Amino acid sequence: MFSSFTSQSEPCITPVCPFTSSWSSQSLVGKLRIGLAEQSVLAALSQAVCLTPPGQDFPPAVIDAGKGMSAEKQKAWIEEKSLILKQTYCEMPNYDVIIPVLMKEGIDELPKHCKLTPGVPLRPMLAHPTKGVGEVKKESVVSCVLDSEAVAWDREKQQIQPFQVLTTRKRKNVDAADIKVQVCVYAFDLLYLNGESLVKQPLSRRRALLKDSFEEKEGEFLKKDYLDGVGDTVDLCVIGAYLGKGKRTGTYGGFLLACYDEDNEEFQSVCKIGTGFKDEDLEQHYKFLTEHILPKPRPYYRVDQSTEPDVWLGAVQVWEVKCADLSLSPIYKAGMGLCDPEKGISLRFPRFLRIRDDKKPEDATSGGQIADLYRKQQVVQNQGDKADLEDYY
DNA sequence: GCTGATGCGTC
DNA sequence: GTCGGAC
DNA sequence: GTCCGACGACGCATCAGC
Repeated sequence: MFSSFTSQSEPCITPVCPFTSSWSSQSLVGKLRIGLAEQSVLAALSQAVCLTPPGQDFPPAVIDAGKGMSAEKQKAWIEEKSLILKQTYCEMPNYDVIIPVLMKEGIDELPKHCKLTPGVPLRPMLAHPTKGVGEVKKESVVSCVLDSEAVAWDREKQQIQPFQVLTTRKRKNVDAADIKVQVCVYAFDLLYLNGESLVKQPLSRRRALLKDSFEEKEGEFLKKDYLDGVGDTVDLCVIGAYLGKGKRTGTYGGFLLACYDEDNEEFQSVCKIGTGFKDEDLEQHYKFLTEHILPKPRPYYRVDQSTEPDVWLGAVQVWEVKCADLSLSPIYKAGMGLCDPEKGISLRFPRFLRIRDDKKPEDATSGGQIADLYRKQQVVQNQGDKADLEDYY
């Protein structure tokens, strides 16, 4: 189906058989092996359909409908059509629906035939047709699509529970009887109402309609905002590295980090890290750390077998690392026993900031400090009031 | 029936 | 999820 | 600004091996 590839910026697809419209949409679904992902496929598809319009006899008389246009004109034209396809795909992410319409009606007609539809899951999230909104919707609402978020909810304490609690919910063969974690849904956007797509309306209007069409139950809550949560920053010691893949082959693709626990005089694993590096950083780290490879881990490294690195490294360098959150971990050893008898603590969304050459490995953040950070976030969660935290220290 | 490794999906 | 690189 | 592919923790589900 792909007649040829030119370059990344010049995608080229040609419909192979206009008689049967035999697009193998199956092969479009998965990511192709060669750096061609969803958005590029959509761009290529629209280019193909623009230049070689469907609905022609075979062989097609018009192969390059862009002939005669200036290069810029053609580019703008294809981009305009591409946008139609991409928008359509957002609302109806299903090639089995889109392709036939594309072949029969043409790209301009897509929005007319492939609309946002209640009950049709949007990608990449799995949306599920839902029962139970009936309780909060007003009578005027016959159909709707809500953008919302679920959080675990403690009914007794009237409190939001940590994200980690939410993830323990059973996913298959759920029986109403064994539901232990209650869920509270926050709706923050209304994308569709009573047969009408609202995606082109301004957010303010959608929010207003949302407020008019639904009523809140169980009060109002302040969701922890990831953005203003700013995130914690810690100083950790590199003790191991993993060989990189793909564009990281030939260097380290990730590293194992540890805190220093002064009580036990040991380095306790906290997390792996694989993002935040400039190419230059990666190069520098490889050069430097490769000098400190150990044949086996030092006896004072506490690391779970499941996170064993490809190469062990001497504890010689401290990195400043940022994270969004801390979690009780079944595999990492930081602050082991301080917050949970058999669990350590790990970092959520860790990323590299910079080398701390001013710090010695023993000056790395301690297990105790990691545990403090974990506890601090628990109280933030429950109070939602940062002023109270001043007294915490 | 249990355990650990792996897969897949969430963030 | 975060991030940097290429365009 | 968009797109892509490096990489993160950790939960349930599944399967191989005992």
